[in-house]
Amino acid sequence: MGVHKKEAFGQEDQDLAELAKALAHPARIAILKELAKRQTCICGEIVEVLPLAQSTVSQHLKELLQARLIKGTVEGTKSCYCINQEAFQSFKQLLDGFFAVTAQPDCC
Amino acid sequence: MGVHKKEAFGQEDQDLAELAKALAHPARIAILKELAKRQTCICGEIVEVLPLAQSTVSQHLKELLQARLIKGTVEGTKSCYCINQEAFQSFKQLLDGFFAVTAQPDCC
DNA sequence: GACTTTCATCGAAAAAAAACGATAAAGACC
DNA sequence: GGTCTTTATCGTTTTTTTTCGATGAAAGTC
Repeated sequence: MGVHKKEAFGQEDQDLAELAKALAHPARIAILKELAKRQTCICGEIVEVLPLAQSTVSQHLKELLQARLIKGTVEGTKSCYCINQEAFQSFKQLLDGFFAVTAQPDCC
Repeated sequence: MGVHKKEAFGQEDQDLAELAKALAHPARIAILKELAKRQTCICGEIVEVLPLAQSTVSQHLKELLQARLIKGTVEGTKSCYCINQEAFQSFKQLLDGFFAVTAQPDCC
């Protein structure tokens, strides 16, 4: 019945899942790498680099914004995005905690 | 039109996205943590712990298997799962590379 | 003011994900 | 052999994701 029961899980698990979901598409990985590559925070040049329509890229940017992994500012007719290092740090910490917990010896 | 163009991206980006997707649900995070907690690799005890039907848990386990993040063996009527540390290491390395690339100063 | 550029958003369509109950298969137990 | 337990899989429904074209809004250019 397609009901989503995500609320029934711990907040930390939900947060980590939410962030992981933001990375769960190669286009979004590629966008983040591209933003990192250019010092100047690029806007629609991303559209040129990716094999996707402008509206699709805009949609991916919106999702990254919602996950707080990027920040965006408007400059004239252009939009300027860049990585939110602060959020990346939190993400990395969550992941580090997760990897620490899961680092137990195999048993089968 | 709902066509998925994931193939158009680099293999590394696809791999990372695939692994991130495996973590993109709190139930799967919870399963991995639970597997790590118990030395003995638990099977259906996971069903007891999670607020989900048995068939749903089985489905999540299948996805984790497909992502190679867990391993499974059959023991009588029971199925025994545990974390695939090798795959976790690869995952961690991919992530480390990604975080290294994206660690550039904010610019907006 | 008219036109162009840049981007976000809307609407639609197709695909994938999430959930469950029901059923099936495979051992264990008597 | 018959029954119970355990888990995987099938079928279905609902929700979410992915994608695009079309439209709109906002700012720059002539």
